[in-house]
Amino acid sequence: MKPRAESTRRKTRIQRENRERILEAALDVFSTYGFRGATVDQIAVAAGMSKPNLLYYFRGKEDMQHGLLDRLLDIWLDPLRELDADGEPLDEIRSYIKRKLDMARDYPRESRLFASEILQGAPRLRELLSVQLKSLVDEKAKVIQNWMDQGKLAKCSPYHLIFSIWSTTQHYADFDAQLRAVLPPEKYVESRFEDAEQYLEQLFLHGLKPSI
Amino acid sequence: MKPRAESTRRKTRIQRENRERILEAALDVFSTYGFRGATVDQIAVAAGMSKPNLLYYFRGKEDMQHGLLDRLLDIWLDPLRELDADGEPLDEIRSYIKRKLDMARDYPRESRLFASEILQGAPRLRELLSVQLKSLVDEKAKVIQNWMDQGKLAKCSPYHLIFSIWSTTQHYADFDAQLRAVLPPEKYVESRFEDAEQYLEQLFLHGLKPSI
DNA sequence: GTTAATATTTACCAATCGGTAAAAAAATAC
DNA sequence: GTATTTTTTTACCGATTGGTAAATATTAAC
Repeated sequence: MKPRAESTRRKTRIQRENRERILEAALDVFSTYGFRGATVDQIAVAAGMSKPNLLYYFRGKEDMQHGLLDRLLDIWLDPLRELDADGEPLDEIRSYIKRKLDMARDYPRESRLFASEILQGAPRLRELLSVQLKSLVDEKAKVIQNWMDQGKLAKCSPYHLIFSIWSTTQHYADFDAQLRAVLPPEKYVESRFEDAEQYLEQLFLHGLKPSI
Repeated sequence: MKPRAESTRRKTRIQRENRERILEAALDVFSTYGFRGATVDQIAVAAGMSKPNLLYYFRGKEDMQHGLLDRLLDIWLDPLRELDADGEPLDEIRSYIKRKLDMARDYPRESRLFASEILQGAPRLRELLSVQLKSLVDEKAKVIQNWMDQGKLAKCSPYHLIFSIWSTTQHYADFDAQLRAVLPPEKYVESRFEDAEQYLEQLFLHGLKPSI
């Protein structure tokens, strides 16, 4: 009998292991080719499994992506959740940037999976975004707005501030191929994330105007 | 006889018109589904043409993307080319940001096409990037480094500075679906680009530290 | 207006796509 | 060790994929 994601029956060891292997492989394939570009055969090969065997664990392509996105959105939003209203504003921003940069370094496939989804108009993610993501961002935007009202942060749009942190940090995962093509090779290999951290700290704290 | 991209024979009016229609349709489809996710039939329909008829003008999917990327890279690099070594540094940075933001607003499909390509590891773009793009960035990075050496700009990595301009501006095209999900609807519809421009000017000039 | 070149349609094709049925094999319960 | 359940394999399927051959229709040259 087929095991199902929504089944309440307890999962066997093999089921847990194989579902994990499959999601790992799916993350690899989806993040590089996008949902439509990925094939079930490809994922099966990457998971070291025959296609029918894979389809014994997941009902289809859609089911795999759903399993992936579900599991990932939470991890993905954690760095923003940690933004602490009671912390020192500039420190909080700085450490948020650091956490996002660490994510880009440690979870580049996850970053690219989300980017690929959103790039294609987020058809399978739209609801999650406009509920979970939006409510979290709304909440944190208020926190940031309060900081600005208290004069502890320069006044600007909290939403666009958050966007700029997302874009600058995720860039290092999503556009990695471009960095590799453009950066001096030794910088790319040895220090792109340290350099990024240092640069972004400068940018977000002081901007580019020389202090003199 | 089949007309070919590399043919030296002069193109007829119909050839010029139809190749244009096809590239326009291909831009639409490739930018939303990525190269692998796009189908020739889909492009043909979007171009209002039968598939064999389309394949009379382009030898295949690859040929279409090559035609697109070739034509687009130039346009895409123009804003950076205009960065003037003899201009006022902060003004030059500001107007470069403005040009990139205008591109994101006016050419979102082009932005997404490049993003999709790079996200997938830039297999069909790598050479162009590591030659054309790299040499242009190297040149402009030197210009920016000079400005910093002259004390006209805060000292930081010119490369990462350029990356941060790319990421923050292109974000408004590439992650549009996310903006739509997160921003208050009226802000999204009415003023996201104006708000972005104002915010980015603040960020890149002064950062987030309150001036007081 | 005839002719030669160009453009479009019709009818295909082999390969790959996502997915299934059912038998065989392996693991587990007792 | 046997019976039962779970897992894997083998052999498929219809639909869609990228692409072609050849006949037909249209356009342009003269």
